[in-house]
Amino acid sequence: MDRILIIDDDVELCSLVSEYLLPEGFQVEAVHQGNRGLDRALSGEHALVVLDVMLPNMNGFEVLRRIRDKSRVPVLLLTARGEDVDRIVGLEIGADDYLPKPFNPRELVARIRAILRRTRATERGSVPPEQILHVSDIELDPGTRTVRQNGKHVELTSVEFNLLHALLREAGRVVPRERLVDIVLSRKFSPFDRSIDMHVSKIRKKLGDSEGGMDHIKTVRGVGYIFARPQPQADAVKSESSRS
Amino acid sequence: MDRILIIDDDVELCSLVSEYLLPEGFQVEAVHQGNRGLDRALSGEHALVVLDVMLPNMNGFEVLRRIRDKSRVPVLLLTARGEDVDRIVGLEIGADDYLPKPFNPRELVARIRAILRRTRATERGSVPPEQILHVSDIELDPGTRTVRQNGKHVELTSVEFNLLHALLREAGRVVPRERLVDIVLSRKFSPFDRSIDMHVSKIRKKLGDSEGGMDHIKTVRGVGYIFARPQPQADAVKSESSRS
DNA sequence: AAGCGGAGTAAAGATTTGTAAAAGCCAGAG
DNA sequence: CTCTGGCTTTTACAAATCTTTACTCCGCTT
Repeated sequence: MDRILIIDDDVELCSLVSEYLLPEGFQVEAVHQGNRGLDRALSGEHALVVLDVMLPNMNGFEVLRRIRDKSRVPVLLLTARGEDVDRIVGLEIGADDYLPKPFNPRELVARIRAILRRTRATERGSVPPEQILHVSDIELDPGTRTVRQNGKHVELTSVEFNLLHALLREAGRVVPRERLVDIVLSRKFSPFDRSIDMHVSKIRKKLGDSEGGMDHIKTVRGVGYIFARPQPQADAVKSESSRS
Repeated sequence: MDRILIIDDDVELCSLVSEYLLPEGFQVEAVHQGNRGLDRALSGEHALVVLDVMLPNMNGFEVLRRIRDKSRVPVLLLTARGEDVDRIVGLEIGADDYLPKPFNPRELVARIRAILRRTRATERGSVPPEQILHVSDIELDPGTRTVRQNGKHVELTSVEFNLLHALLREAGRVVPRERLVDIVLSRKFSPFDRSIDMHVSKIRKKLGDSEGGMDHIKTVRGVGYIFARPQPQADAVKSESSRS
């Protein structure tokens, strides 16, 4: 049910942990690189992240800090050094718990459960569940990360989904490229970054034209993109007279 | 968490308001000049703007109008005169609420919270504002960035659309070139900039003449352009039944 | 009526966007 | 460790769109 993300360069350790977690009813995704892990952690697809502080690419603390810039997903830190310093630093940047290596996999499972229990409790009240978005003939469900068009499933990649989600959340308004790059790709926009354009192109191809024979996603030259939101369109044309 | 921008020349009042807002968990930025305030308001850094209508430099209404040309950031208007006129004018230009001076700071906080709650709600996917504009035989829908003439789709480019939008929003009033360049092209007007003329030309070609055999968009020599509004008539102008 | 500066617009020139294809990345499978 | 397949990013060039140029024409002033 719950998806767990493991960010650790030790491939074997990842499989080991997976073996313990799978029978416990978790789905597991392993990533062995810091930056890649950051992306995945921000995807919102996971109930919890297990993060090693010693990573080849980007320091684990740095990853955690960046995760916390954007997300409150629970994070359990793993570290080889059993020093309290790490513990304190980690918890201060916003980790939810800490486990020194080497550890007993059972303990990891126990701690994961504990964190989930804890965060579940607080989340229930404060954070409303993300709602399904319906716009035009498109239906996007953040909970299952699926998209349907006229009820028919449309297969999107992770970035495509995030991009469509970002546009849909603001359907009917122009979303600047800069913001799309920030939200979808978690990085700063640089003037020759054509990635978003590329993904828009892909999405357009997958969604095809809307009813009116025009693209769902329109380009606003020099600014960004907009997902066309057809007006609720009550038939009466209330022009300019009645006023309160 | 939320950043609030206060635009008011009364420095003391600004500190007072800050004192009330800070403990409530808002960040506060105060600016005491209209044009400077406009800049800041357009920065996109604030969750809400508190704007005094009586400002030394630029009239508060003017500031609001200019903010609305480019942004939908929530604005709460402050005014010394408790007249309803102000209220109506203010809300019509697009203020989200209004508070007459002198006011109780607690009430200000309450209203700010109310506005934020309201705008948050709509941001979460329900219904966005931005209305379809109907003028003469033209219909412009900002939500889909489409234009129809007598119900028939007219294909416009990005800039053409923005330009028509700007003219339509102020249909019946002359819009100076300078402002068009600012709103539509997001840059300062320089005396030999003929871009707007060019785009007007294109739009005219695409829209053709209106019923009366004259251009929808008229030139006001030495000033700018105006989108001709048929008549401040109360009733619908949908059918072209004889009307002298 | 002639002159002047603003406005219309075709066409050339400059930018921005669409998109196919190549290159890069990375987790998972031999 | 290498190979593989799915994704993402970059590259490259064509197409679309915007700006500037360069007239021509028009309206107002003298």
